[in-house]
Amino acid sequence: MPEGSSPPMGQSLLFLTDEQLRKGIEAMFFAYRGFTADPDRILAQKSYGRAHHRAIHFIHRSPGTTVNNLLSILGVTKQSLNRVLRTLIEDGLVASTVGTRDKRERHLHLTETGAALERELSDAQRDRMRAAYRAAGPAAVAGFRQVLEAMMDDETRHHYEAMKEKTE
Amino acid sequence: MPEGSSPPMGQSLLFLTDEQLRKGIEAMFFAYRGFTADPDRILAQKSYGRAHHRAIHFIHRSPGTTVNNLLSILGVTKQSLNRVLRTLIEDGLVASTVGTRDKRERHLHLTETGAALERELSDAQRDRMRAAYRAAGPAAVAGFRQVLEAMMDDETRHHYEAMKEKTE
DNA sequence: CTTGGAATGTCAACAAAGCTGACGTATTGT
DNA sequence: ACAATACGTCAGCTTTGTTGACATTCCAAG
Repeated sequence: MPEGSSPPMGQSLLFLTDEQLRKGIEAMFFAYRGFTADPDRILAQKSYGRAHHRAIHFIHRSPGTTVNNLLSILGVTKQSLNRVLRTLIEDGLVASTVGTRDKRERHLHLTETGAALERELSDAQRDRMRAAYRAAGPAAVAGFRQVLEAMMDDETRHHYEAMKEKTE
Repeated sequence: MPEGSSPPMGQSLLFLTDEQLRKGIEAMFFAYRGFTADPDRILAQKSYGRAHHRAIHFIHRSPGTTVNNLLSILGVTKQSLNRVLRTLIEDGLVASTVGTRDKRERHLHLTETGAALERELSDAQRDRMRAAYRAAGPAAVAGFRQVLEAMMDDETRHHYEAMKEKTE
């Protein structure tokens, strides 16, 4: 493993060793499993998948969002999103209404049923997140968020920042 | 971060509000995309996928590991892993040798070619992780790891801890 | 020693969810 | 009038997960 910074590194750079970075990578991998585990269990019972969860989550966050906007947030193709969206609309979890200003657009909202599922899913996911936050403490949480934000692609971070500001 | 000066709840619990938890959830979602983006690009060129990356990573970490052991680390079915493993073996990236003590087992090692790909992938992933770590600083990194560890399932954390101790 | 069950790994077939490409329709804006 | 945009859909392919069936190997009870 050829690594540039070998000899006289300051103590403060210890966290940049390949070993430390590898641990971070593995932590990210294993933690993401836990992160999705609880919603996945709920979704499996209702024969939905993670893709449905993501759509529901962001429609809840941005009620009235258009298909195109959702597309760029989720980073998938419209064909892929459409399949998921179609089943959610058929099952009555999502309402799609023609735009008033621009009739080409479809505005997406959660129905009562959709909102109920959203709550069930995010409650489960928040419970785990809350437990992790509580165990780690406020300082750790601040660091957690900082590192995650620094890890995003620039374009992705743009979406994240936009969502972030929406409710504060 | 212009937040948190208003609510009437104890300052120390501010990080446990639903709003904060939701931000953490979205940060996790968006950051994971960045986390896998660079390896994904490399893998796509060679017509491999994320599953191949994971197998290669953990075979590199635990040379001589058995299929069963790899299975429990990755958390997939043996049939799913087998498909990935078969192409890696056919392509000469992984060597599978029959166990000496127990001939039912197969011991897995990376070949030279396999090790080369592993280096390419983990270099790319480490580069991004390093940039994120550097931007966030050592204290944030410690918090990042703490929260991730607290987020894991118990069984998963067991695997993580085992890997962690392996090289320190 | 034999034999039946458990463990390990392989093959086959199917499902979820991503992708590309092509095309149709309605609407907008130049 | 016409090009561009937003959306939906069909067809087909890939990756990666799943279950079910099966071969091989080991071990322990009879």
